Amino acid sequence: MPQDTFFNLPEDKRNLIISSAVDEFSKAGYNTASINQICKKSNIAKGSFYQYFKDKLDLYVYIMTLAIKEKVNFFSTAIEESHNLTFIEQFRLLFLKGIEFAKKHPQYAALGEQFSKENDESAKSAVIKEGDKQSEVLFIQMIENAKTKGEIDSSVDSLALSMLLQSLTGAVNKYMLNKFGNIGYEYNEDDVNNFVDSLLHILFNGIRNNSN
Amino acid sequence: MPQDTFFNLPEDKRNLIISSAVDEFSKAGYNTASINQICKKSNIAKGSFYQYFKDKLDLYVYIMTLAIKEKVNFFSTAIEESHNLTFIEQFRLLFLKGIEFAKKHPQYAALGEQFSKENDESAKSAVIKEGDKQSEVLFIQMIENAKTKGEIDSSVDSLALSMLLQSLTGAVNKYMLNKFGNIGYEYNEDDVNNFVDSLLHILFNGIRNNSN
DNA sequence: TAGGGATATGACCATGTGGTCACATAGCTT
DNA sequence: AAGCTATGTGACCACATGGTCATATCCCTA
Repeated sequence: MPQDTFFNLPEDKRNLIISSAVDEFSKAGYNTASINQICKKSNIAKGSFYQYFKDKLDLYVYIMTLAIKEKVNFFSTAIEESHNLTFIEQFRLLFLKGIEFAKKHPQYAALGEQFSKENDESAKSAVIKEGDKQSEVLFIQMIENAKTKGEIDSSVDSLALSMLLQSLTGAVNKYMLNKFGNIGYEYNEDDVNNFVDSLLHILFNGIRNNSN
Repeated sequence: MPQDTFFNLPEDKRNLIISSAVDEFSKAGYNTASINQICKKSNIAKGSFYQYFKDKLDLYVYIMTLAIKEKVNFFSTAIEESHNLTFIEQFRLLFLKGIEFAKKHPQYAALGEQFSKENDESAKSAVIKEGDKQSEVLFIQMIENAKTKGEIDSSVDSLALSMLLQSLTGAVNKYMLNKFGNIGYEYNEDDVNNFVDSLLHILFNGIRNNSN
């Protein structure tokens, strides 16, 4: 957690530091990211930085926490409504929300992408500590739920499907990030919808040709 | 490419250097990996290293080339036979071969995993240069082929499916790597087969419950 | 045994890192 | 205006990095 001095800062300055850090950590990964660069970007002295944050790790965990909060907040409304939906609608919603998030907060999305690549174990575990594995549990629950409702064939292996869904959302996020990245590219809403529907179609109907 | 001096080295020494480098690059990523550490591991002086290799990049590209060769060689026989197989058999073969490779050459598999995370653009592009995108093209060809044979429903979006397959193989590799890692854990053959079959079952039949 | 080309070596260089600390400055209180 | 506390600052530290180079060592030929 940052020191009080950091929170006493005028909002502008605080935000500049935050966005500089987000920028750096979304491009470089924990070890390679540089405190010096963050200081330069946000026009503060090295000494000042260490009056705001205990550590490089302190900063990193704080930044990741902000990103996670933002994402949770973004999804919370969607999750609330989703109880009434069918599995396919639920999953479609998650997909589209994910894409929307990546477009609305490309920096945070890039940060998440970078985190998924992180090699530094101490940085990784410091961030995880709590609130991870959410997506895995979420998927398993959704799947079991849909099975009891009879929406999903009971012969489907829940664990395998959960893993498939996870890897798929990860891949889609990555794909979208590459496409829109940091630039404010205006994507074709229809294209995205069609692509998502193609994936869902495969997932639900399988790829086997049943006509012969 | 390494200098002649490197290839003039006695085989033992050469192999030690190679394995030290593989070890380092499979744990750390291009920027974080350390030449000093590689020298220490392989008991050579820094100066000697730079008599064998022009650069850090020179080493990296050479090591990656070795790994790629090994993998291509490993898959080549499988690919040859696969023309006579159905799509599901082809894909099953690729899956199992991938798992087998990860188990037989965990270091190389880890190297590949690390490469897929690589942030350094120059290192990435130096390695790619040729022979990449193979898997994507391979998948698309397999899919189109299976469509004309009537094995796959023509309403399936080839690009979406290709992406799905790619992310899936990536996820499985990652999963297997985490499970067996560097230790020679003897996995249960049946477990692996069952898991792969579960994934393929989902892929081919879809998850929709057709019984009502 | 003398000489010479190839190879081995580690001190050294410039640069960058995360982190510290003595000091300067600002702003509030008496 | 004096004093005091909270904040700002950049030179500095020890360390690690990729890369160089003068020198020492080896081994083969004459």
